[in-house]
Amino acid sequence: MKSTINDVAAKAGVSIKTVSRVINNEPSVRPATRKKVMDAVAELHYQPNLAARNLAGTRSYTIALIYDNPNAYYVIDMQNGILEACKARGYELLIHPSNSKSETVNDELRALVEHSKVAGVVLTPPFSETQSVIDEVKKLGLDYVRIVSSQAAQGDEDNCIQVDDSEAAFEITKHLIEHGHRRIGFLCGGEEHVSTHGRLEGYRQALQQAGIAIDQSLIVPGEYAFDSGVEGAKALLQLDNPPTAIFASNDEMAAGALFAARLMHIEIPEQLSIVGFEDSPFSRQTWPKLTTAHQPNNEIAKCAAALVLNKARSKGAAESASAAKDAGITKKFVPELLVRDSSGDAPSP
Amino acid sequence: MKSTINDVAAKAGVSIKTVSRVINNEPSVRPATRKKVMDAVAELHYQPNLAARNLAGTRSYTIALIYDNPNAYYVIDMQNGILEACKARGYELLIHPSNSKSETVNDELRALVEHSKVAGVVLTPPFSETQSVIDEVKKLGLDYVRIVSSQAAQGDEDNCIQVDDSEAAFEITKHLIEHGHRRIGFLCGGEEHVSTHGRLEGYRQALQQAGIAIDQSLIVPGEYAFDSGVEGAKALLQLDNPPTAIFASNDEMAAGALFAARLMHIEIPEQLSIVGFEDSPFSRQTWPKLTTAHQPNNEIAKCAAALVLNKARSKGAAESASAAKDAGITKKFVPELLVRDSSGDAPSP
DNA sequence: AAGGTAAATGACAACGCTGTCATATGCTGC
DNA sequence: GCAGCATATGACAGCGTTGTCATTTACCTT
Repeated sequence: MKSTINDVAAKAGVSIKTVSRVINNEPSVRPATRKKVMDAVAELHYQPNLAARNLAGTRSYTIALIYDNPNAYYVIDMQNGILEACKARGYELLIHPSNSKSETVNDELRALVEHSKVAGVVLTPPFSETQSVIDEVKKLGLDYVRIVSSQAAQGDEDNCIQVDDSEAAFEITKHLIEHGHRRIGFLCGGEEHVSTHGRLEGYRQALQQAGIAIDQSLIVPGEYAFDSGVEGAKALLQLDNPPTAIFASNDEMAAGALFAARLMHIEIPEQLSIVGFEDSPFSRQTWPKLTTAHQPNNEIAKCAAALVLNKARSKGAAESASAAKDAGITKKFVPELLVRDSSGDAPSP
Repeated sequence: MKSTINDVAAKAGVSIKTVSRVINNEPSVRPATRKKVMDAVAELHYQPNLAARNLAGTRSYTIALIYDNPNAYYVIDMQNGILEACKARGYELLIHPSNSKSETVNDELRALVEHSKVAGVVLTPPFSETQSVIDEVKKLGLDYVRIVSSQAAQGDEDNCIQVDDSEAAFEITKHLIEHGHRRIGFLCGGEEHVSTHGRLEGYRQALQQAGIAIDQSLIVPGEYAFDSGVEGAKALLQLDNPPTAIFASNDEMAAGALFAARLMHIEIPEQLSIVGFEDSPFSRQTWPKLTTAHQPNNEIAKCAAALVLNKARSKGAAESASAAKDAGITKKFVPELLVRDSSGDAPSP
């Protein structure tokens, strides 16, 4: 059942090299020949052997996904998207969880490349926004795609899939303002994440546009984690003049805020509105369900992988114009506001 | 920097075949020779090339993880555990998400094996408990390890990492009974999961032991999903004689029950106790925090991977007694009761 | 000390594919 | 109809390892 390139060549009546040309989309094959080969491939259900390809070729058929583990939902969605893209193109995915806090990421990267030839990498935050990591990737001559907050893409747009956090955060904040909120607290995510800065920026702009002064005491630090959401919300709610709404940098922190409110016997959304960001499945499983911004992680990752794969591929044979080849790949995503039950009108004073 | 087996052979002053023997732990190498080679390996930071190994050898250095996507936390924890085990032994992991509902799993398995030589598979529920999948894996001659609920391991203990759901569920139920609960509702997970049957069994036994009659109307179906938890809990709470406690088959359903209780203005745990199962990070982020049973998914998966790797490895060279080689691999896990805030004394009537 | 056996080592082909370079084939224009 | 050129195709080596089998070495035995 398992057929090799030899079988295909025999069946099509050509040399194995010609078969190789066809399956790699190389030029200089007559249409008639190409068809013969493709028919044989189809008939035999031929699939090239990855190990052999990786061993023989200069290009490789493996890309890597480098991720920290900020949030299981995020990672799984991304991974599944990338996996789909890989499968569609016959590539293999090397999964590399790493720790953004440790200093060894660069070494790990180098090891990865030396150990198994790797065609490209998909970098997720915070690695995608860490200059030393980006530099190392470039130095290693790897094709790469960074999944980043728009702010971090400047000058490197070709290698980025952007998420416009500012824009989305602007809409979220506007939503709150339109519901009469004037004092809106903001729970920051981890400092190292550009996304949280983008979200803060959108928050600021929305306030400014509405003519509301920025109150620094309403902006509290956090870590994109539940506990920091609890702490941050507590701090905000204990203020002399507490906010009537809290914008958390992600759903997990928003859930933390919900928890804090509950602790303090504050009704949501009657007394306080809380909004998150990401639309993780999680956000539908809290009480009340979270108003948030939908971030299509699966789709984002699929595009990132497709882009990396295109880069890697075009390095090989001469290819059609690179402008055309990226058709269907969205390079900038704007998470969309999703109004659920955790936000409502500001309480009347 | 990237050294090959040739470099090592040259440096050690032996043939490449001898180097191969050393790195594969084959017998018939004199200790002195072995040491020379190992020194050279260390000095050159030699790492065997996976593609070449997979291509040349009969054995392969790749294992696969087959999973459905029941729950992101579950998958990620498992995956990370397996990844650790693989890295430690220089194996590669092929990730294969699949859909247990579709009929194509077996075809996908076959394709996987034909396409890339695969040494073994780790099967997670529900695949690990689906007879047709197990049969196919056996037919393909793959080494495999099934992560299963103890009940599903009968006769195949050697290839199973067991989770004793009954035992854990027994403890959970006992905990509730000790707090005075007599009417305890049970939310089943998906029918195709043996784990939920195991949990139900433990629940039954605990009731029996306490001399409490089983009331079938207190056992309601579900899907291991949030929404089914909401529905199931609603149904239970609308009973003429509603339970004072609900045991949900997993944390996500327990969160659903929490949601339903909230909808119906029922206070947790004062009026109703709710317990889950799994101890996903999720269970610490609800209000109140869930009483549950801790299931060490990462550890379970690590053991599963280690076991598969041992099997695959021992197929090659003659190895030390198989009894000894599995040292350190736990083959049966009993999730431990974790009392948090969602359970308490039964309300006095 | 010679012969015999088992253990240790090495030479070489093979895995399935791609890269290089040589060769064959089909076209062009005259 | 034929040189001349571009295009299409194929022969062959080699990627880095393992498997097979032949050979060498060390160690008993008598």
